[in-house]
Amino acid sequence: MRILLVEDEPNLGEAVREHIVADSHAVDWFKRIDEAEDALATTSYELVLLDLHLPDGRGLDLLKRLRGNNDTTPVIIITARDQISDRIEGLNEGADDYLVKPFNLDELSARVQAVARRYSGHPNPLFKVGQVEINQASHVVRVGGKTVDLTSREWALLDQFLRHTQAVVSKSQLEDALYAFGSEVESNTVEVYISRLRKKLGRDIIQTVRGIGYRLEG
Amino acid sequence: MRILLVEDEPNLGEAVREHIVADSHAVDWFKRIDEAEDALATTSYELVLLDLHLPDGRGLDLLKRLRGNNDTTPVIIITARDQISDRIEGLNEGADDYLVKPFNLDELSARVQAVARRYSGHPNPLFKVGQVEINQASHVVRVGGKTVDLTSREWALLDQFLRHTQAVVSKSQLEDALYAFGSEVESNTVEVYISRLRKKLGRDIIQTVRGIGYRLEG
DNA sequence: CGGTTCCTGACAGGAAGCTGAACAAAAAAC
DNA sequence: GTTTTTTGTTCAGCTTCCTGTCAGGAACCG
Repeated sequence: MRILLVEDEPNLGEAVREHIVADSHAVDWFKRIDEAEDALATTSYELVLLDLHLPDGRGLDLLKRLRGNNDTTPVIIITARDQISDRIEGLNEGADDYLVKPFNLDELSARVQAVARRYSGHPNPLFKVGQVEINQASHVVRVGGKTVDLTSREWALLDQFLRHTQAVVSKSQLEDALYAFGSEVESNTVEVYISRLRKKLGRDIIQTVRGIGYRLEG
Repeated sequence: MRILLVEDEPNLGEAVREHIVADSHAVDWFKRIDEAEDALATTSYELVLLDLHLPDGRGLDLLKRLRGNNDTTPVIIITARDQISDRIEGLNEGADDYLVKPFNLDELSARVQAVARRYSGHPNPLFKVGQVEINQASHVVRVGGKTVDLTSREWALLDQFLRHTQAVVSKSQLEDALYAFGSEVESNTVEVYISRLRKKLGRDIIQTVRGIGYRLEG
């Protein structure tokens, strides 16, 4: 999921961001309402985590404007314990849930996951090449609908390709992806893993560029 | 909504009843567990407000029996401030939310409304994999129709999987589910619990992804 | 054709994972 | 308060299969 986090406290924001990223979600974090609204205007989010007390205005106003635009993106409100009236108003304005500070990060995960489930129908950003579907965040690869397991090294290689779609990736770049910096390898390991990936994903997914490297078909 | 209120303090009960009625909900108010269970057996409620401290037993037992019967009716727990362990146990038993006495009546309204919203249109979040049925809300797992008991750790692991359906869950994520954040564990506990879950749920439900983690079949 | 680059099956060795059993700790029953 | 039962953790030996290497052959290019 792509999640918009609006929170001005650095420590809390960072903790939340890390925890959500660990759950394989993408997080954009802003500390001001105007920044958040810019982001909302240009990007499509599947969930908004909204602190109500922000330096440049009330989070509730953002929520109101959002709903006023007929935008039904799920919103979870974050409030301090003493802002009960805000919380109630938030729910009335169309928030989906709320969390009271200080909250347990697992609690947050659970709520986020609940929202994700409720609105799932549009799962994670999916990378598609022909028959092959790659979900980078959740480590799932499907070929013709069937899930394919990759070993960690195979993942490391494929991941490197996903970071450079459309570009030719050199052999040494791929080597760096396979091995921690410095560890010497004296063999054609990269070629071997390319071969193994091709066997699992299909012959045409990875193209050889002689003398330079490889490229993901797309 | 039709709401069952189980609360033995006359003043509080009356206040809650009036407030909820004012929100256009129907309330049945009982002061004893046995009365409440009679009511539950004969009437269908959409929400239960449950005080944990009652003259004829623990409210938690009512909750347990309810969930044991595979009843997923939302339950909001009402506790005194010092009964924290009860609250945690309540959430573990499948309660949906809790209120700490003394609470603001508007707060109560908000929670009631949130629960109503959350469960409208999504009656029983049932997860099914082959022979295995998992009811995340009520913590009930059935294999081939037979209810299977999981220990708390086993459930914690399984729950972590349910939060990441379709995704590969890393060992460290699972470790975080088993142990409070930070406490380092130097052993194969995760593997042991995976082993035990497989024994209870069937061999094929959890798949190993070597070097990366595990995945729920589905 | 000759030289170079790349592909891929096979294989040994070892790392990662599995699980029965033993022990410790906690909870429940008495 | 003591015993019994359940639950949680550790360990060791076993199994699985990942991984780096090599070698023979295929593809490419001048």
